[in-house]
Amino acid sequence: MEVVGQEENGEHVNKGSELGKSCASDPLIYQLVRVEGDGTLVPATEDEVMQFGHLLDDGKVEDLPSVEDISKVESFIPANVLCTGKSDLKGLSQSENIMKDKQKLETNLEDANNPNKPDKNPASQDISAETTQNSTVVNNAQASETEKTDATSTPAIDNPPDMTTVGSKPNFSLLTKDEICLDGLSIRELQEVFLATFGRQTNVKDKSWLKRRIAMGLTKSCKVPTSNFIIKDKQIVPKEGGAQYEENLQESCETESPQEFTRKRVRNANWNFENPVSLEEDSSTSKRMRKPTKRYIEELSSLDNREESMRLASLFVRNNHDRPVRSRVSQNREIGSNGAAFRTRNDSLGGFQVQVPFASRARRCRPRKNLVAFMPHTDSLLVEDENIMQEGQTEKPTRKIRASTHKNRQLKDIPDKQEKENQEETVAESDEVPEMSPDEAQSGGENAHDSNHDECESVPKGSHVRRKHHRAWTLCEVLKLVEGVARYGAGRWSEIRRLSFASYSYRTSVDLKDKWRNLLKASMAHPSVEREGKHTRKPASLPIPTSILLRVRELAELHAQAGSESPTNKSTPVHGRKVVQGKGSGFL
DNA sequence: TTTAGGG
DNA sequence: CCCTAAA
Repeated sequence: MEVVGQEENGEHVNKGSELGKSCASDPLIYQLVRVEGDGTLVPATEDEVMQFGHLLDDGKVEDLPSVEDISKVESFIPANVLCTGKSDLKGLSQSENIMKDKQKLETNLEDANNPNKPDKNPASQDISAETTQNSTVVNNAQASETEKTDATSTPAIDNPPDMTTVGSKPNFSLLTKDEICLDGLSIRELQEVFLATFGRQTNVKDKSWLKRRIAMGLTKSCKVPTSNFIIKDKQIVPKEGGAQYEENLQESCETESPQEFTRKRVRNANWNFENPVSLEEDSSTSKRMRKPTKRYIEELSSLDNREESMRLASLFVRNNHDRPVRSRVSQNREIGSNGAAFRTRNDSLGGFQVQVPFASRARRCRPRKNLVAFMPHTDSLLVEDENIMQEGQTEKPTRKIRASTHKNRQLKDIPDKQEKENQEETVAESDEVPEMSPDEAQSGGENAHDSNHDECESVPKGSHVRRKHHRAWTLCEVLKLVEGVARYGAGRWSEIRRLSFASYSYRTSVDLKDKWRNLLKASMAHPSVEREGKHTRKPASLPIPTSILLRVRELAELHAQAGSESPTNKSTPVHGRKVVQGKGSGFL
């Protein structure tokens, strides 16, 4: 699922797509929908609404380059409440900042909303309200900033945000006239009118765009010609050239088949991520900026530190000296589908304003294995996918894809502070291990005893998402491992894991096997392993008591014997354990 | 899915 | 720890 996508990719959610020809209806009603592969429009789920609703408020949608595009892409229209043309209203967000001086319009919008509200889940309304507030704050704070940022994040941008355009104070007197004719106005004047109309500045210099936007804002209609009209009493009135007016009107509201519309809509939606490049030109002929290639995104994602990726991304951005790069990366709070808040950031990926999970670029833990699973079927926009996919919602390993290996290798070595904390924690925990009674360690150890140990490692139970990067083995765990081997036999790792490590969810059978291998190695290499009484400690990281190593060795020998005589008898090792224990060290 | 083993 | 082959 994506914010914007290619039609071929199956289902995508296009923000602000409307149903059918609502273009012709007034007041404007829009709905967030998902575009299925066959071109049909399906109402967005609440999750999607929540995830994408804020995008509709982005100031950047104001700066779209093409008048023609706008006429068909209603999401760019300032009338900002999105409802369904049918009866299933979805609570969606509005950009109040645009509307703050247009209370009348707001009233209309409420009217449009109310009739349908009751049949909707109240929760969605709450969330929608929250989203609205949230985005409103953001927008108010960033309205002008966003615009400038957008304008500067494209290399080919032609109009740096010089403040010579308009003042920041809206001049509402511009709108108080009975008749407003935009045709004779200069760009600057149009920008002032724009400011008065929408309450925010623009540096767009496309006259027709400005005129149309203003007209749409003032008339609450998308039936706006490009020129030769005046605005009288909030209505479009054709000037002398009535014919052309009709013509323009026809052009802008021409009806299309849903499929055709969808195609255009999807295509046009790409502008959302781009900028009003070359507004002066005819927008239909202006070239778009190239989307980042798969390779490019991959490389970006591989950068270990965020600054690095930001710096790289900024290479694609015309640097406006005084503007810190940081301004392009802002954190937002999002409401996830599970109700939990997760962080995202607005990141300019090669000039594209995309939202990615806050930690997705610089993964602190092992990278998601199926990261590239998105790639085969999409040649673009997979970054948005990352945004949608809650971490670990799908954790099916796709190990076959070899390409991911290198990336994983690169990413997985990122130092993890939290992990280090965990290590310290576990080391501290290991100090209390010796207090453990033998009985606890041997018998009760399976379930009950360890339940308190269980989550002391600060790994949330529910999310096995955060896969371990490195977790030091505690003495307790080692003991359990040795116990498990003694009881069930070396090699029966899954069984040991199941029975002795039930509470250590993060230890897999492979981990046990690896650890046992290491223990074995250590025990064999240990110089004073013969002297069991001696507790000469290896200066190594986590000193394993000699006694344990001794026992490991004995178990190994025993296992070798048992392996030769009766490899399949799993009850035999028990007697071996007793032998070992009897022989053994005083550590238990 | 588990185990064994290389890296 | 990760990855993979083999069972």
